[in-house]
Amino acid sequence: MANIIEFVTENNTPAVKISGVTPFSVEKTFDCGQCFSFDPVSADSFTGTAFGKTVTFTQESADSFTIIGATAEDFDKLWRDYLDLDTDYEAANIAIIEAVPTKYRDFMAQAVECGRGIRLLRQDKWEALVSFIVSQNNNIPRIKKILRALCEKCGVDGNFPTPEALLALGEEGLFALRTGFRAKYIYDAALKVSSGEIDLDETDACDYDKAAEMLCRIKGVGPKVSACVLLFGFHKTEAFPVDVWMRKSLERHFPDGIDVKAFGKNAGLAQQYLFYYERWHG
DNA sequence: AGCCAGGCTGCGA
DNA sequence: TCGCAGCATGGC
Repeated sequence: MANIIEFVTENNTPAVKISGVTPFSVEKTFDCGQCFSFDPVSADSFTGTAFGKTVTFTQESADSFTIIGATAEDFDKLWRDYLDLDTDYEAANIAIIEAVPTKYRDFMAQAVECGRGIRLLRQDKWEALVSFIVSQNNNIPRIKKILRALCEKCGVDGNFPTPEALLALGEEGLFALRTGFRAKYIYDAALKVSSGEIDLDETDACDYDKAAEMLCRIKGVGPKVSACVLLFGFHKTEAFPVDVWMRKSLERHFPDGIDVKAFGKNAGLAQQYLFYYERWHG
């Protein structure tokens, strides 16, 4: 399992070094489109914020990385879970390859190898909901820009804005932040969540289909957005979001189609491998 | 300059 | 039920 060493950097910043977790890739995990709150600062190094804590992840070697800005306590309470370090990805990778028909195994193995090291982050539910509402018919650089603008406008203490804070902006305030036609969607999400009409913890307790149905009551949330929110914010790993890139991937590499349900709880990870392969190496 | 982006809504057939 | 125009904006 993970070996943890806490230390302090030269400028008095706490840091934690983790080794023995494989496969783990900082670069792939934060550049695979599941999370919009981290940016590259150098090779193999990403800075950003999750749950109000700002840190820098740096890959040290194939089986070690550091979290600059984190204490050992933060690691145990937050980052271990956020980075999904206690899941056996080697076993999942084998299962993913075996889940596809024989004729597609060579390609699936190639996609798994390409994305090897991606971790499915356990992000904040509300932040994931807003993030993927913003993502629709949009590109990643602009999605990041809009989310940054929301945080700067009404996030407190490095935290993502609460439903109440976004509600207070109003549709006009949200539109003013260049969210475009999504302003009314973000507003409706804020309204339904802050009023309790939709309780995200209650949603989490439901099975996948029921949870998706609940999220789709929000304006601007459909099959793709709900799948991303359930995968990245609720860690319902049977989710298999299909966007324009995935559509391309599926028709190019699986001309006879595949049964997504055959992946079971590994569907979300399989999807990430295919998306990563198609988007950056297709 | 134009096409496109981790899509969805609302409309018409 | 299915197909599809329209949507705001800006990255490339």
